[in-house]
Amino acid sequence: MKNYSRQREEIIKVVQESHDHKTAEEIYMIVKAKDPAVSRSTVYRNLGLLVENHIIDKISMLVGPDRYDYITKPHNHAICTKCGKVFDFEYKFEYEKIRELVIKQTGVEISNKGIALEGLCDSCRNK
Amino acid sequence: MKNYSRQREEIIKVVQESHDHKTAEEIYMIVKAKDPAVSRSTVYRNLGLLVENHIIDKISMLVGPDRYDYITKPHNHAICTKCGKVFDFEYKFEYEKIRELVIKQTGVEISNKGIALEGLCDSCRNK
DNA sequence: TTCCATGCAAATCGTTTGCATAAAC
DNA sequence: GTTTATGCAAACGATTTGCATGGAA
Repeated sequence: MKNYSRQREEIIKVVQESHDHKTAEEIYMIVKAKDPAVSRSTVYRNLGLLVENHIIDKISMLVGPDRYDYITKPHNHAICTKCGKVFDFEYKFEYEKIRELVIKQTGVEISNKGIALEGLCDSCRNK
Repeated sequence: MKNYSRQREEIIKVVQESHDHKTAEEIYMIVKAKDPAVSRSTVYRNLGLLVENHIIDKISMLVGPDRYDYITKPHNHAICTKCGKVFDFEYKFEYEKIRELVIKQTGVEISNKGIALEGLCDSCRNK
C-alpha cells in the first residue's frame, strides 16, 4: 500500500461503516453507487491489500463468497452455515492457554482475531 | 440419500480413511483411480449430500477449495490461513456455556462440531 | 416401471490476471 | 519521470446445472 487512492479510501470507509459483514460484490455495488467508474478488480485488489495490512479481516464461509470485517478489537464470530450471515459475539476465551496448547499440538500459531463458531441462525432454523 | 450407489460408498470410504482433510478434487482423483468412469459432478454431488446428512463435515478455508472430514466425535480445527492445511486439536471448551451465550447474543444455535481457529502453521511461519 | 443417481459438457460463480492508461509521488 | 493504482476484458479455479442414460427399489 504505497500510494494513496481515492477508491481505496472509499472501500475502507464502506467496510468500516458496515456493521453486517459484506461480500466483495456488495462492497463493489456501494462504492460504484458513489463512483460509477470503479471496477470490480479495484475492489478485489484493495480488499486483498487491506487484509494483508491487517486493516480488515476476511471471513471465509461455508456457503457463498467471502465477507469482510473492519478490525477494531478482537471479537468472535458465529456464522450461519445456511445463509452465511456472520454475527459478532462477546466471550472471554482463555486465549493464552489455547494459543499455547494449539501450537504445541499442531504447530499452528493462532491469530488473536477471535474464534469462529458455526451453526444455524434464528431465521434459518425456523423454516 | 434415497438410493444406494457404489460411487457414493467409495466416496465415503475415501473421506473416512483420510486423516488429512482432502479437497473435492483430491477425493475425485482417488475414487477415479479405482473407478475411472466416475465423474467429478458425482463426487461434488455426493459430498454435498453427505454434508447435509451429517456424515461428513465441510471445512471452508481462507484460501483454496473446501475440504472434507469424516465425522467421528466433536473436535476442533486449527486452520493455516496461508497454506490452508487443517489440523485437529483437543481442548475442552465450555460448550454448554458458550452455546447458551451465543444463542442469546446472536440467535445462532451452534453445532457441536467443535471450534475453528485460524493462524499460521509451522512451515508457513518459517519462510 | 418409477424414481433416483450417474456421466458428460456447458454454465455459473467468485476471483485473479495481463495489459494499456491514469494518477500519485 | 518513475513508480504504483486503475479499468477493462479475458482467464481462471472451484463448483453447479441440464439433460440423456443407466441402475436401484
